[in-house]
Amino acid sequence: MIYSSELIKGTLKTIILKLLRDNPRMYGYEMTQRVKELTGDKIQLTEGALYPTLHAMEAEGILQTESEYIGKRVRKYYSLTPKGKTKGEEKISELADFLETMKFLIGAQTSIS
Amino acid sequence: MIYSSELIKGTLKTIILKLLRDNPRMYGYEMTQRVKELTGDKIQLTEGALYPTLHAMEAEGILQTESEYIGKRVRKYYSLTPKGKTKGEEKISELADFLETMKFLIGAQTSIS
DNA sequence: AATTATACATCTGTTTCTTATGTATTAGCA
DNA sequence: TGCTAATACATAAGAAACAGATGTATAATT
Repeated sequence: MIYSSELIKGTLKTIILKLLRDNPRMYGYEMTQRVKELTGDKIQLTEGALYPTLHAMEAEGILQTESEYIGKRVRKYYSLTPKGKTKGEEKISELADFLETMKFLIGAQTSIS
Repeated sequence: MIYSSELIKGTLKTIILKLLRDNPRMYGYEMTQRVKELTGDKIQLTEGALYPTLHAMEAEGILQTESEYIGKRVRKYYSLTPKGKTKGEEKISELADFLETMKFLIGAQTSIS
């Protein structure tokens, strides 16, 4: 099963922050592979969504970059700024809370007794 | 805490389907109140999002309506069509699965061992 | 030699929602 | 009684976020 795209919307930034909380630095392509691997192909980060988001987060001062050459090919590593670490904790716990609320909502009997 | 809006995006249809799976019929305003109540004000369905979505789902053949007059005021009740019941089961279990995957992703150690 | 994987990037369009606005009835309160 | 809040519907303009396509280029595999 691959989730319908609208479901994944809104979680991308938090996923990036989570990855970079656990890893000192990662590059874009690596993120797509890690998420794919961790979710058994259920979540695939598309490049058209990922790269603009990474750029935006860098512009916000949440992420910082360092480019390295691997042979002749550039690889752009991202890591959290201090601001990004704070933001990361916030967004991750917000998502955890949201997941619980949604789980309750889906599991609960929503009819009036 | 009220969740940042982007997090709730994509879950609206499934929430509607869940409510109407548990209740034979509901009207729009009632849905906003029930969700608000069930989530302790954490999720507020806005009318600008809700009504167009209800109309779209009716046009898709997922929902059917019956209007009633309460005094002089019209109240529009929504209920699931047979197609809607099938769709509802699908979307609800997809969301449940997604929540588990995200919970795992947030909880897991995403770094390489 | 050709294909696949790696690795970056941008752009157009679509979907989905937010915010604002509008209309009207009913209930509660001062 | 007059005012405000709640009930209940609706639409419309714009923003946000993403999908899908396309582009470039190097490296690895078959």
